Amino acid sequence: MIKYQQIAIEIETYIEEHKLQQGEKLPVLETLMAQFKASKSTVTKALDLLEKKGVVFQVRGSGIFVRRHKRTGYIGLLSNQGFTSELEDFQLTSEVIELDVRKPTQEAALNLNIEENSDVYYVKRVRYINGQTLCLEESFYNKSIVTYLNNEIVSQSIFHYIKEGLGLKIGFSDLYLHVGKLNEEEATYLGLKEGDPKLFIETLFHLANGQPFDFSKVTYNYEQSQFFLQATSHVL
Amino acid sequence: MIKYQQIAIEIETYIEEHKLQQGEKLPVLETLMAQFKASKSTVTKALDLLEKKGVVFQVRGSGIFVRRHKRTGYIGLLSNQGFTSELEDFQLTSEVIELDVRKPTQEAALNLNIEENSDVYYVKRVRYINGQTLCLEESFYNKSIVTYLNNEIVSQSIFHYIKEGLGLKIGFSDLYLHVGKLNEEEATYLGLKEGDPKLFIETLFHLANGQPFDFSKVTYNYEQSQFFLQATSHVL
DNA sequence: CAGTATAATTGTATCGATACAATTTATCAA
DNA sequence: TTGATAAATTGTATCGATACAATTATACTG
Repeated sequence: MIKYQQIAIEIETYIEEHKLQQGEKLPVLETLMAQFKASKSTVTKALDLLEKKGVVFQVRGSGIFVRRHKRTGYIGLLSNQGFTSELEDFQLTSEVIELDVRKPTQEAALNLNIEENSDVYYVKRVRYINGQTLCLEESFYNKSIVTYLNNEIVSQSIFHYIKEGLGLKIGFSDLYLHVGKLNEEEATYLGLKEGDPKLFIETLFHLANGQPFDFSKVTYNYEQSQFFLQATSHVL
Repeated sequence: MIKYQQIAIEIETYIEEHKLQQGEKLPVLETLMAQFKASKSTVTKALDLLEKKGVVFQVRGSGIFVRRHKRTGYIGLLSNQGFTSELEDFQLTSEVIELDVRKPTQEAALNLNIEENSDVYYVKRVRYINGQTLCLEESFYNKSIVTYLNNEIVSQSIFHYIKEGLGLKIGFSDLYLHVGKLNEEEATYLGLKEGDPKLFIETLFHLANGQPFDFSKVTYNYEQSQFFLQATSHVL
């Protein structure tokens, strides 16, 4: 493990264990440098990482403080690692509706930046949280990257498999959110009524090298749709 | 202006002017160092900033590449600077419904971390985009921080005034998203029907020193609610 | 005691140097 | 031509040093 990541993890653990609340102060830089036997640059890098994650904020001349959002039961929108890792505290299960290799739709091909005659894994599943329907998901995986999927993998955590099983590094993703009304099919799968509200999110996931590998379209059950999100001003 | 921010701006401008597309390669670090007469650390810092903003991504051993999302007409969710700066390309106007100094609701007091008998500015307005209703907004500003507001400011950009007029530095914010159905009042203001879908976002804005100064509750017109969002994996 | 000037604290910006890891390109053998 | 191996390219991690800016604490003054 890289040093500054290790430091970040230890600081985060420290915050957890000491149950520090929003605004509480961490030891000053000098102390952290000594404690972790690292240079100022390295500790700063760890802190910048934690700041990006929304765990701390730094105030020049004052100190390093814990950043906490107050509410529980909200799903973080920015995890980018799939929901399974995000929702460890919840009971998350999946029912696989479809799983096959096929040709992509024009839309999927365009997003994945592949030819329409190349192969994709198509996955359709309903996901449940604490026994309630959470969402209906349709995903297209570029088969030349995600070379193999089966029912077992798909009914558990696809992203865990992609990272650990295939050894791929996930980079960034673009999310597009819409609000609308459920059509009949969606309503049926989610156990709601046609015309009920829906949150619809299309996501294009990329590897660390910039290749898009997964285009997914997810329709959320509005009753379970509580998301949170931490923003930071980038100045410019 | 600080050097690495200046470099970031210039790189971004370069990308704009040359209309670089997703995946196109920028000059290598060495070149940028020479071009901007800056050390490797400084250029790297500028690039990290742009990466955080979702403008580029870096691949070790390979290069620095432009990151672009494809779709237009979507509102960025993470700007954190208010919508006015975000939506420069659109015609954005506001109709002020209410503006006064009052005592906060229990909820607002809790979020702003103030006593219930202290003063807040209360602002209620409907915002229009290209002549259509975009959202209904209710905001509570901690009056001991945002010391003055008037109708003119509120009908334009409150955040611009806070930054430029009051000289305050905006730090981070927490967003909580819900999907639901419009009640009668909301429907009326937005020109929609009761029971129609809504996206409801509560945001708690903080200064750079961590003080919360604005708690706002916004109900979006689902017909205009197209948001996008760029995520990056923080590894840990 | 209030207000202000000064000093100490504490994070931020910048430089530059060294070593390293991932990727890409070049080389060469089969 | 293919495929492995070596070399070159290019970003990342880490150290450490200097100067600086914002905040907070202290001392001083009236």
